[in-house]
Amino acid sequence: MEIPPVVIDRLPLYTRALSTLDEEGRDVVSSQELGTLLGVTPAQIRKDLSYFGRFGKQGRGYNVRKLLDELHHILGLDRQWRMAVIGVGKLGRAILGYEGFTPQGFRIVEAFDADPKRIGQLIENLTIRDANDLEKILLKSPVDVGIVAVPAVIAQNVIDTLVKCGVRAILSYAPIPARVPQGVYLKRIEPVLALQSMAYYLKNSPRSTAAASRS
Amino acid sequence: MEIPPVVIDRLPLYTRALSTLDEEGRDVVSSQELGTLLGVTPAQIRKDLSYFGRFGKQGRGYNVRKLLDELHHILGLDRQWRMAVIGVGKLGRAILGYEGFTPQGFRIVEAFDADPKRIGQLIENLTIRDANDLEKILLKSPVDVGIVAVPAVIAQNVIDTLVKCGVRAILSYAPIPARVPQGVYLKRIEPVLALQSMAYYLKNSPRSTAAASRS
DNA sequence: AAGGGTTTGTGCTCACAATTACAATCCTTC
DNA sequence: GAAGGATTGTAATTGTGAGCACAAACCCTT
Repeated sequence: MEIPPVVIDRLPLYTRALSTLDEEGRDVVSSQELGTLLGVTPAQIRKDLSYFGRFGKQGRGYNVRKLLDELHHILGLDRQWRMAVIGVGKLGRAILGYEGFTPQGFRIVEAFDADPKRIGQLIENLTIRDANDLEKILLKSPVDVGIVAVPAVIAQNVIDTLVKCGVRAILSYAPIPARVPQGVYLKRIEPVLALQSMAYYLKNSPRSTAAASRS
Repeated sequence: MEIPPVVIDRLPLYTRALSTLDEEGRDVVSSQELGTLLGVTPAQIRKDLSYFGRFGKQGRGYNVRKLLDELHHILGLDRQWRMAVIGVGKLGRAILGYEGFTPQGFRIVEAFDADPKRIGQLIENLTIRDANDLEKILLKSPVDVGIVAVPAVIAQNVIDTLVKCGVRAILSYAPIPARVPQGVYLKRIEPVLALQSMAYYLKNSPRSTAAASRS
């Protein structure tokens, strides 16, 4: 059976809410409660989960810990993923310094840049490598995910190289509609696009008219 | 007529591609070409544009400059938008230093933080203000967009304050399912969620199996 | 000026995701 | 241990967006 990508995109949301509940010591949660917590309908949650199994108990709800473990397993969050950052300008450095990846099992193990002034520098316990050695180094020490934080003009090039090195998941901060072959997964982080689409609503909704707020 | 939010989300993509073409000196482009450039079907582009008018010429395509101007006007990109950044840790500083906002008409005019060590500092030509004065300052000098780069625990609080100050568009980097009232627009930037959903495919697609790559 | 080759705009169809609604199941209480 | 209240899992329905296909319109060439 083929699971809709939208469903996969929602699962991490569920795990996050469940983690919070778990830390608060909650044992059981209903789809109802989880739904209001996340701004999603209870039926949506139940249906999403039903793609993978039957995790709840009628009349009671879901065991927080058990469901969390299941989702971790389903998403592959019960292991470590190795990541490389390409480009350590302001953005790249912020990414290297972000503490939110490691607790979720995503660890940055390599960092690259093309600027000679940056190569060899030690940033956040990582020695910046020469971007020209990208291929060589990644073939020796493979990573699961590539994080692209280079200028737009060379982004496609970097992405192509990553793909050549067998990287199958790419998180791109570059403002280009990058193309990747089948079987390679690409997610883009595009704050400017987000702003631009919100501008439309700012412009067209006359200050306090009903309008859906979508994230 | 009500325009689907997905359509609005795609328009900025079109403007970006058109800008590139315009800089290259191109006069005319077909939906076909624009489509392959963006990884979108030509019919999709034509249909999206048809919500707003008839901008093309049969047998010829779209005048790049004219369509670009139209889209800029539709999206409200033909004016300046004022933004405030709340939280100037590593992430916030990277946002302040990002050069991609200004060329698109989005200008950061205020920056806030709660840390006394940061208040008063001059970063990227902006004096960091006390986050406790957020309300006071924003009421005097209103902004259109709030960029939230604070820790998760206080993010909802900050967002509530922004809303109270009349901010109707919020770009949140905080990893929480923030809630905003009707008429306020929220977009979230969530690299961790993106990674987590890609982990599913990494785990479940046996290295070079056909699989759609969605961004 | 006529014809051929393009490309737009759009009605229609199809596919898929969200919602509804309800039977089945479970827990708790009396 | 039976009854009542709650909640799940899912079949059926609804809603919506994407793709197809074609008539209308346009340009260019001869």
